[in-house]
Amino acid sequence: MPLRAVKPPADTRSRILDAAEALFMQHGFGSTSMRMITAKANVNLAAVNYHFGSKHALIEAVFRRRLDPMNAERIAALERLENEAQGAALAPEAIVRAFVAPSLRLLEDAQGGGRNFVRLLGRAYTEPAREIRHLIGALYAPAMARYKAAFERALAHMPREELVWRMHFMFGTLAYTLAATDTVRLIAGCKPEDRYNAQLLEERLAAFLAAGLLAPLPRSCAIALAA
Amino acid sequence: MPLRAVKPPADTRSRILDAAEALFMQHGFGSTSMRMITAKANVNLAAVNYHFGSKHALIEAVFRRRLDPMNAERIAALERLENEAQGAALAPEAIVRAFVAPSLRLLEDAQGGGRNFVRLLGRAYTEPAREIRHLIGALYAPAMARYKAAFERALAHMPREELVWRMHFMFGTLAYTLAATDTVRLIAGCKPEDRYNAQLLEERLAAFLAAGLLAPLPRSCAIALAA
DNA sequence: ATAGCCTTCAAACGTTCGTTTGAACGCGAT
DNA sequence: ATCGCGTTCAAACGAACGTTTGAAGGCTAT
Repeated sequence: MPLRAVKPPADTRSRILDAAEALFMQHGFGSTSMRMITAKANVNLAAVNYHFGSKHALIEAVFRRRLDPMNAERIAALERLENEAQGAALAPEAIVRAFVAPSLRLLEDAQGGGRNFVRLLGRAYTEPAREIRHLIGALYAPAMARYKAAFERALAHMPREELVWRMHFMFGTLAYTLAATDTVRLIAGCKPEDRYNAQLLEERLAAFLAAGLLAPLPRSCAIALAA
Repeated sequence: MPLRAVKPPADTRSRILDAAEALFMQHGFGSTSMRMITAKANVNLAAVNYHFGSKHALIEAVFRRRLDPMNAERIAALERLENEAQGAALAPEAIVRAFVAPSLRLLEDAQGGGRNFVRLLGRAYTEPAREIRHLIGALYAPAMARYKAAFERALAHMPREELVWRMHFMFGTLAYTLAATDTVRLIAGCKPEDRYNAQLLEERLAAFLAAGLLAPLPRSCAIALAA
């Protein structure tokens, strides 16, 4: 038996973050206690308050650790697209792919906890606790502004209000897909080995969302425009 | 001062259900205490356990009260469509409308608590607690089976697996739209008076979802078919 | 060695949780 | 009138909650 394990024990902070991430995903924020977290992380009960200050601050840290890099990736992917296009309009589907890909890639990382996080994130969009929703909103804001501008340019003909709704629908589809990937069984029939296949999922999501974004304007909207 | 108020006080059971519905929506299940519920309902603390047995049974009752009628409406609407069509294939958009309309109608009922419920429902799809997800799944099962069959007939050319995913996306969009109607402000720009307009929302959702359902098959899916 | 600082620890803090209890109440049937 | 039954009530139960405390370790720099 080696003195050092193959995977050396991470420091207390990281172990707490990993344990919290997994437990928050499994039980939700309110139903996950400090004692559950510290037990799973194999640290003392007081460690959370020592390193993070409070339970709420821990929740915030769990999100920040992964969400900031993820949104940076999103912005970088969008800028890459815009540079390649050299001023030409982007295809809506390409923008969709740039947005969804970073989160889908995390879905494949089951061992490192990425999947836990991304499913947790999907649920956080509809969190009851106001502070958490505001936190998510704030962390998303920079990427959101960039993508909104990109869609406005790519879909220049579309009324702004309609575009806002369609982006809303798009985020909903993504959030739900991330959060509830095991509920697909409700309607049954998905091959288990494909359930977390990011490439396949990106194809499917991009096809669905791009078509939805480009759908003909609904009647009442056309009426409103004529008035 | 009349002896009986204009709106007579409902019986204890209903008062508890109404209060619980509103509080669950506002704070989530885990963070809503029996004392909060009984205080809002103006009943004794022990009343919940007397009338429902436990907190969990109360949660179940909150869902059953509205979900059973709602899904009955959905099935009735679908049968009406099928009778009118007299054996001809249904338009996918018509099926979508039949499914989403009952929940959107509840969204307009702010005073009666329908809006509370439907937003709560949207969140319940991704509930952490396994028992609640299973309950929702069980309550939805009959309607789900009918609509799955209807889509399979309306989209006969589509591979079953692709259809399952697209239905999944569709439920996600609806759930998110119901649960997070105030998050639209993240991307800003929606007229407040239209936010809960069921007719407008149905037009928008139907256009978006029907287009998504009918989207061209993604590449990898076509490849899989060829193999 | 020892002083200083960051970290960990067991124990306890006061509060709130879901649930239970047994007495009191209201009221139609006997 | 009184019995029985469904309901409401104040009070209390033990357990679990997030957080705090003060002492004990473990380390580097002096």
